Amino acid sequence: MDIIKKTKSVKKILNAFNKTDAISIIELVDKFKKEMNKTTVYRVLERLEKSNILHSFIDQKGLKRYAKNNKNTSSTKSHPHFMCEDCGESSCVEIDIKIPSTPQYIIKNSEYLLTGQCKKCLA
Amino acid sequence: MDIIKKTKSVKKILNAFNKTDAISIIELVDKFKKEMNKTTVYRVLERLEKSNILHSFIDQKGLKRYAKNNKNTSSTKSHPHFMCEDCGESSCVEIDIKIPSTPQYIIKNSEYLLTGQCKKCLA
DNA sequence: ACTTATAATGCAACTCAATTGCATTTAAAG
DNA sequence: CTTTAAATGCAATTGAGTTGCATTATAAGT
Repeated sequence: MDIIKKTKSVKKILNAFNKTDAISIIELVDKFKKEMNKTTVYRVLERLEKSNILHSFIDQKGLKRYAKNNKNTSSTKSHPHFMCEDCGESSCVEIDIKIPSTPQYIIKNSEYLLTGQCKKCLA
Repeated sequence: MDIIKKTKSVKKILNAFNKTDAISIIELVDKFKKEMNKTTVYRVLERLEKSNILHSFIDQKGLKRYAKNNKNTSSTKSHPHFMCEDCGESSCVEIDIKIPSTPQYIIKNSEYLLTGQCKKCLA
């Protein structure tokens, strides 16, 4: 599924994920506003998700965020996402969450969103 | 904290929650488009949340949803929200979720979003 | 029941994230 | 190189949610 051309935009965006864990699209759009069009940011992220390099989720403010897939753990496996209320930084929490089984539903997907304070902001 | 006037709008909106569990704002705006302004829907819901009658969360599509608070279980307690991919209906799952504790963060709030198929859509 | 203060509503305009269409450019295969 | 399909830029658009302000309705006080 690696249907991606390694363009400058792709490289720059991928590089941003080396520093930070889960980044919202608007942060990326702002970060690269002098280097590429916002539509490009949206479309590069879409392709990186399709290629299983990134995964996405909607945060508590309704903004779409992307994060790198962990090669070890299967990317489809559900893990929580944390966001610090103070500094706004977001990250994947590497804990496997067992999806609760109920007779009422068949659960195919789950998102677990946590908010609070991160270590940095508590110090 | 019951700072609410029982207007027609409030009664109608509250009534909608007797049939369905978790409803998105746009559903309500659409449902009542002939009876009240969309701004009213937004503001009534805000007030009902402040009065601890409803609670809200952002669903997987980034849309804000409201649901009634359960009088028995404390409303602040975290519980998952389920949405059926087929019929779009959404509901509160009355299971207590224990928030995972990590040394990295202090978690103050959590949202657990589940998607899949509901009983109706499987039959 | 009537008056009054304040909460609630309607309406129009606006913000902001995200999407779309189309012309142009660029990467990479041959 | 040349080719062509993928990627990009730009402008316009969509859609959820918000805001300001004038008007209306609720509920408390008389």
